[in-house]
Amino acid sequence: MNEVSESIQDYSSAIRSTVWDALLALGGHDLEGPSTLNFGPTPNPQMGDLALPCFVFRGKLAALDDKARNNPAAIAARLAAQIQPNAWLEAVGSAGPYLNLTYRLSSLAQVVVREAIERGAAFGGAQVEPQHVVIEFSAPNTNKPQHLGHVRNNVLGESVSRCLAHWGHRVTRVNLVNDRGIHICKSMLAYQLWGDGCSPESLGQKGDHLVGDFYVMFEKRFREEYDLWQQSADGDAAFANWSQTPEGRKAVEGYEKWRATKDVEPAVDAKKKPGRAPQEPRAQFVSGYRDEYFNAVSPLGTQARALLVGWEANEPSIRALWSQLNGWVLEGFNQTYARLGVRFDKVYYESQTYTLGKELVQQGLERGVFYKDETGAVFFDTESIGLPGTKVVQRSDGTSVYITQDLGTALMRHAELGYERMIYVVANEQDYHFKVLFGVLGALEKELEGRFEHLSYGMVTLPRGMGKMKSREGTAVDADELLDEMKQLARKEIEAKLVLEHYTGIDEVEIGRRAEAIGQAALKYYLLDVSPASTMVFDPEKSLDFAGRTGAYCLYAYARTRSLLRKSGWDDSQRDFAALAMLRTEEEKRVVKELMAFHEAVRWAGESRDPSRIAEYLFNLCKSFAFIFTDKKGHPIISCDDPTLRKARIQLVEALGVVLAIGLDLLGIETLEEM
RNA sequence: GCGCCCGUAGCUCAGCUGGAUAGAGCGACGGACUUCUAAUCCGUAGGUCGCAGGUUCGAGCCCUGCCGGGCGUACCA
Repeated sequence: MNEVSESIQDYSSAIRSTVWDALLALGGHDLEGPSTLNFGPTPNPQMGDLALPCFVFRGKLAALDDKARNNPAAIAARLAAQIQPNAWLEAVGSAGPYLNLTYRLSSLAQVVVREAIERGAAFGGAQVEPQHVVIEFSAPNTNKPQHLGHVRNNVLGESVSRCLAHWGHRVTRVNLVNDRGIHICKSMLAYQLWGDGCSPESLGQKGDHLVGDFYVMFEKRFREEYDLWQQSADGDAAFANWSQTPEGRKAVEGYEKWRATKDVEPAVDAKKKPGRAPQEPRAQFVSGYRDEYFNAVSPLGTQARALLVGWEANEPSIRALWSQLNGWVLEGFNQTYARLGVRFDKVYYESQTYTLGKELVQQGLERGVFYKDETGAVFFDTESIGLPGTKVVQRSDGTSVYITQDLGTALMRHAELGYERMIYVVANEQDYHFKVLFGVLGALEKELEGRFEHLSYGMVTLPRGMGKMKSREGTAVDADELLDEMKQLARKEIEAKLVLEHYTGIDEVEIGRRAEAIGQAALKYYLLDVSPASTMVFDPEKSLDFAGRTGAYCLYAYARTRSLLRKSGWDDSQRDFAALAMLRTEEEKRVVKELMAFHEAVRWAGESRDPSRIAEYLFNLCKSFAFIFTDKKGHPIISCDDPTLRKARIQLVEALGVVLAIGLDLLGIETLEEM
């Protein structure tokens, strides 16, 4: 057989143009071009490998007679008759309105396996014109350790970075550490009041956890203080006051109205639900007044705010305390990042960037992008970007708000890094913020319009009945503890297998290394297997498994490929791509087709910034192979009698290993040679 | 009130620009280790895709309304 193509790309386009030629031969001159042909998979392998729905060609093929021209089934049949099997197509047929094509495995296997082995780690990559993409993720606050939600962010940001880089872009990862503000002052105050000079060393505790404990302590004491105040005469007075405000009046009336009607004639309009019961007015007041109490009344709040003022005024003792606690936290974060394999090219600190954007506001005012009202506050008219209302970009006292520094940071980064795209990996609760931010940036700098992107991901929630994850209340799933637990579970799994012959000679260090890798693989796969936009439920009891569609499953498949290659005594001198023409079973074909699909998986993951495409792909790839490595009778590999077929299968396994290694790396998962 | 997102099997999730009989894992049930690692494989059961209309040759996917849930809607971050 002649060499039909050099690459998977060539192979696919050869098929595409074969079909295109047939369409032209049947008079299809109005059609848009070969690249628009919408091939899809067939429902089952017996029908072929590629299907082309022919509805879209109705009335488009001039060479067909009147009866056939508008009949998709007739069109499919005529197309099938027009296309002859060739070096890359084994069979051409039609079923109803679909044209079905069957790859010739003997040629396809050679092209695909050769490309995977020869390109190695570069396989499936470099598909696009490179752009400089800056991606910001993690962005932690330094008042508490990271929890599961941060882990989703970290793992997602890291994986998207890897996917974009493999796809072909130049990626710069940045972090923006929120190391200043009232939240860190709360931890500082609690440490001052109740810390007794303790340190990570004296307590033998990671610094981020230590500081987080003081944050929780602050919130607890503050809550107690607030509850007491609510029960006091002052609290009653404030409530009475509030009840006279329009807001308070509304709350009281709403509640009274609900009380008056809730027991009366429920049957009259049974279909209409009574609606959710409004909160009792005092409860509404208690939850609504908390911030005002913190700012205006609370002794603890007053002290915390004094720390913030002192910090901004560069008060040496306050700065020293701040540096000390932040240093502890950052040290803790860095350990967690290192453990997760997350890295940044550049780390920004809000303590250094929070003043950015003020001069931008000034410029915007001069250019009429912003306007000032009589109180002195500076506004942006969000109607101009299709959002109702306005957005304050500078307070009436001249201080900046959250969005101000984001504006400044975006432009400063552009000057510094010169990105073509800027992606922010931030949870979807900030969707609105980013809409506004990008709108303002576009209005401010026309040339940057359209370069910004919010990779909005869903929250991680706990199962019904387990409440919400709140670090403030200490109910969050802690990142470090989670990693330890995963490792522990993996270790148990390994220890249960130590009796097997295969494990003789494995030492304690090696067990630990594997347990860590397997635990992390399970966690990362679990988080990345769902698309970023989805809110996901995390059940600590059941979520992290090593069986079925998991990270461990993929690691296991990879370890099997490595084991097969080791035991086969294979080396490069035995290389023989022509042998691949020997592959002929349905299962072998399935593996080859999956290998071929890697390009598309990388493209999808890159284009949509969605690593779940890779996770799904890897599972399908492993599954396509799992039957073969179990089927020792039907698919012997090392023990295959036919030497040429043996070579073919070993090389198929080799190619599989190459792709698995790349794919797992894209998810940030470290592979194991043995499991 | 308004805005955005979501509602698919008991549970957790896929379902690409609308295309053939809606998929996977877990869980349940039944099988497969003298033979390349059983963290595996093979099989069975399980769904009026929230409800009602509409567009289309064709709708889980698009449009409208309704129901249910989440998140926003700060001169907080």
